[in-house]
Amino acid sequence: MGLNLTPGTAAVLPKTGFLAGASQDLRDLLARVATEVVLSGDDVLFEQGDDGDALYVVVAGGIELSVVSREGRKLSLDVVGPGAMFGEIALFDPTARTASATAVGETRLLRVRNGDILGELRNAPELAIDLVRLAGQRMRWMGRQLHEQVFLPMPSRLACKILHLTETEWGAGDTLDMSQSELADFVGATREAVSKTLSGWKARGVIESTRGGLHILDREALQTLADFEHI
Amino acid sequence: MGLNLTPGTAAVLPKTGFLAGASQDLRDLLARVATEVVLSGDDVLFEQGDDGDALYVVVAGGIELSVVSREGRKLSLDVVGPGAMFGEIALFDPTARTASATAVGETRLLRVRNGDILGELRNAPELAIDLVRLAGQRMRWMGRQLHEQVFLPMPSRLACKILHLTETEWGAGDTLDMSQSELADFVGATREAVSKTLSGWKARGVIESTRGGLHILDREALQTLADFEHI
DNA sequence: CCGGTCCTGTGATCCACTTCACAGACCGAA
DNA sequence: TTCGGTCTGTGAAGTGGATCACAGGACCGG
Repeated sequence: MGLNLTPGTAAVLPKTGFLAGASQDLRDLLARVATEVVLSGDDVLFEQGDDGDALYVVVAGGIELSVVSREGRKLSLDVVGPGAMFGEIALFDPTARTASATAVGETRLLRVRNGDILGELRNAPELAIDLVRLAGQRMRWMGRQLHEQVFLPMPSRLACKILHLTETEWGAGDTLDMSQSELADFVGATREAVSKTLSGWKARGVIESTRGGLHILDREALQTLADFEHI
Repeated sequence: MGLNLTPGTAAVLPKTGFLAGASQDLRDLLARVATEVVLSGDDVLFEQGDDGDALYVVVAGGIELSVVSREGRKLSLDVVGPGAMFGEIALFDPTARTASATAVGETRLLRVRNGDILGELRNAPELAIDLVRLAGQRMRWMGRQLHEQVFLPMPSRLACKILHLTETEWGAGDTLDMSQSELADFVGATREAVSKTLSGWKARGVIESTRGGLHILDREALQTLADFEHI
């Protein structure tokens, strides 16, 4: 758990992800009151159920957000990269965190505490609008997750996730470095099921795969697999 | 589609649901800029995908929120009663609505337009905090939905929904007036599956059922069914 | 080079739930 | 009262995906 805090470091704020759309006021505020957090791979930042009183911005590296069931099953929701902000629910509703956050590789974050933002907010209502817009986006995104999980069959969900995870601006283009077990956690299925569907796609020339990763050959095809597959 | 608009009606704001926790400022604002909307049963207020630029507060009656798949399958999310606020995502992120809203019986709503709130917000940052807290609650709630749908087997989801739908302050105590088909939409399962599990519970004396409704006999038992059922 | 350990591929079986099919039961309207 | 329509109950068959079981690579440290 290599936690390491240093005073605010304004210059490093990335200009991608959510922050790209944030107002300069918000960027300034974050830079001013934030402290830095450094994690190395698989470090746990917080866990579902913890009391949270801070929000985070990714500066470098990545954070995986996931939820777990009482029996220990895990569903990965997303992995976010530089510029992303997360944990902002806790800001205004500081009860148990709704997801766990773990580092993916060497990661640097900015941490902004509850009280610091709340104080600024009273003077700068523009900030509030920014934050609520973010909340809206997050909600929209959660709705999409729900929709996928409920309505789409496993293979379509798999295609969706592969596309999503390779579409990030910080991501590695058409290759995805992730074992089939990890993918299974994202899709809400077993490793075996993922393996079998990937085999099929490999045979059809849609993807090719190596140990611990895969490469997209035909993005179009994946797209239609994500949409239909049934019918 | 009996839409009927009249000028603001401050006195009628209910003191239940979300509004119970809202600041007086927010209540005042809502009362001041709202217009009234009256719907009768099964009227559609808006549909998933519509462009939305207003938020609503239920004054009397009820609104069912639901999402539909491309093939027409429907998943009901919730039915909200007096005091509830919904549609607030669109306020700050006025793109396509993420759910459909239809009236359950004779219903009266207050409608608050996008611009009206945004204007007030700049003078009253407390309002923003209220709204973001609401967004947090909504997000938490959506997380729970996702959790249920992904991790719980059908019978547990059914028990959860029955409990939830009878636990509202405006609800009818231990009876639920809803056909098995409607229940199935809430649970994300078929009518037949719901019928069969309900039969089992009826045999064990947990509930009793009539045409178009059911009555809870043993709430405790339902509670444990909602938690476990598997293991 | 060899023995762990983590990955991948694939069959066999099992199970929850769906789909299909049909028979009553109830309910309002003609 | 009888006749459609909507609701409920239940059985038979089909199916997507989980579970179980193993075998063969890939990579790593010693």
